[in-house]
Amino acid sequence: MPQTHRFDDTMTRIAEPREVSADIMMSMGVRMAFAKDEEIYGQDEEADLIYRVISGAVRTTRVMSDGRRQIGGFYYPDEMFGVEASGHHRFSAEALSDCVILVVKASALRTVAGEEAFGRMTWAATNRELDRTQDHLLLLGRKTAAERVASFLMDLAKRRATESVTLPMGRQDMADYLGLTIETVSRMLTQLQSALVVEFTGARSFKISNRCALARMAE
Amino acid sequence: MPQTHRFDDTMTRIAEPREVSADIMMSMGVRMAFAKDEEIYGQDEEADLIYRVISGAVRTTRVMSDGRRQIGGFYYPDEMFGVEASGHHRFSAEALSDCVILVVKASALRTVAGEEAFGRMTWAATNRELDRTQDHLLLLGRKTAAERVASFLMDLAKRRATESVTLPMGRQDMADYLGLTIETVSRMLTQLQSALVVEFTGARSFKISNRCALARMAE
DNA sequence: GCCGCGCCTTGAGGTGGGTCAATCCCAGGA
DNA sequence: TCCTGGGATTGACCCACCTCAAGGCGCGGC
Repeated sequence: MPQTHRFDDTMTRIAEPREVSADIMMSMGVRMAFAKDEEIYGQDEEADLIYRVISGAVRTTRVMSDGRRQIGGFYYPDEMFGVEASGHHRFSAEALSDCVILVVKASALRTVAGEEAFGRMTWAATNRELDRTQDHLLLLGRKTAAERVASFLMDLAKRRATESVTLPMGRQDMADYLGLTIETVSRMLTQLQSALVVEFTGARSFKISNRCALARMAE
Repeated sequence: MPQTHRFDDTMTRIAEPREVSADIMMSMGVRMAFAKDEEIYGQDEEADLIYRVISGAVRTTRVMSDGRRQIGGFYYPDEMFGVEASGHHRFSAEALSDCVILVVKASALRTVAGEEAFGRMTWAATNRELDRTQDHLLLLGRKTAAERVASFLMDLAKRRATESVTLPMGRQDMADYLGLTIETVSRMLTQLQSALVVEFTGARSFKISNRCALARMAE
């Protein structure tokens, strides 16, 4: 697990009307490369940086003293993460795969982009976060293992327009997101396959064979 | 379950430096009384009002099509709820007991209090919300029944300064918050009592006999 | 004081998902 | 091409929590 960051060259992109703040972020940010499983920030660390996935993917996790782990969410290209009003990170963030992350100092961004634009941006990010977390809550509190796995695949498929979907994470990460064990996740996946709802082409990529059935199983 | 709201007289309170926006809210808001179990707003309803508990308590819930229910949170006096950036409520809110709620039109408050103060207030509320929800996530995803119940009692006790704590909700509401059944909650409570960690004086009020032990069990 | 109704507790038994352990599979390296 | 190792699957068994079913008990009404 290498601890070296490569600082990429900063970008060259033209600001568009709607995306001013995102582009200001791009122009102010530093691109950092992280290796798979490398920590981007730690739990309880001070949070004066905000992050945006350029390539690869990220997970946020919280770990209990005895090692039980809960994944809070996964972040894909163009998504922001690490925005905390409380000033400290409530989860840690790690690279799901080798990835490049845009890192910006929040206070600097606030100054340059202006209070208004900065507020809109962090508000949107926080809100999306809350929305997801609340869905996640229902999943963990009240759904069965089969429903959790079906919901997960459905969500993933929704993000990508392609027919074939690649899982950017391993079974352990799925399990820790879904509040299950790796074995149960695996069993539910084979179960979904035997029901002809999804079809796996290798452990990390699948197609939905019967979208309605999957949606029904996700509740 | 009566459907009548009594509109209380609006208040008379003097603005203090730190609490300007809260007081503006008080002065602009209407006090409404809700009976136990009465709905304050419904899931997916449009959200242009914001709410603040004056007396009593509130729960937010999301219900699945087959009736399984997840409680998102409980709100006590002086706490805001129902603040949604997305413009619609993701949970419904119901009175946990007979209660009085201050209701304010968000757009009006924004105008009167000013963008800045309004932003600060909703930001703080949303953030508190996210914070709680994330703790809740770990609880539902990775804690055992005993840990969940211990965490719950601990959290309740933290809010109140008194030695004896009153549970403002019944067992079913606890269960639906903790992702358990009513029977399991009950069993865990008796277990905590036999372990001399807490002592119940009636079903709805308890004292912590051994705070360290309770904290340890809550993880 | 007594009654009755909800809520809560308790018990007995079932089961979904966890645990432990043995393969299996496949991607990457020689 | 074969070898290797780590992730994924599968099986057997177990247990934490759920389900179903009786009571118990406290509180409000009369």
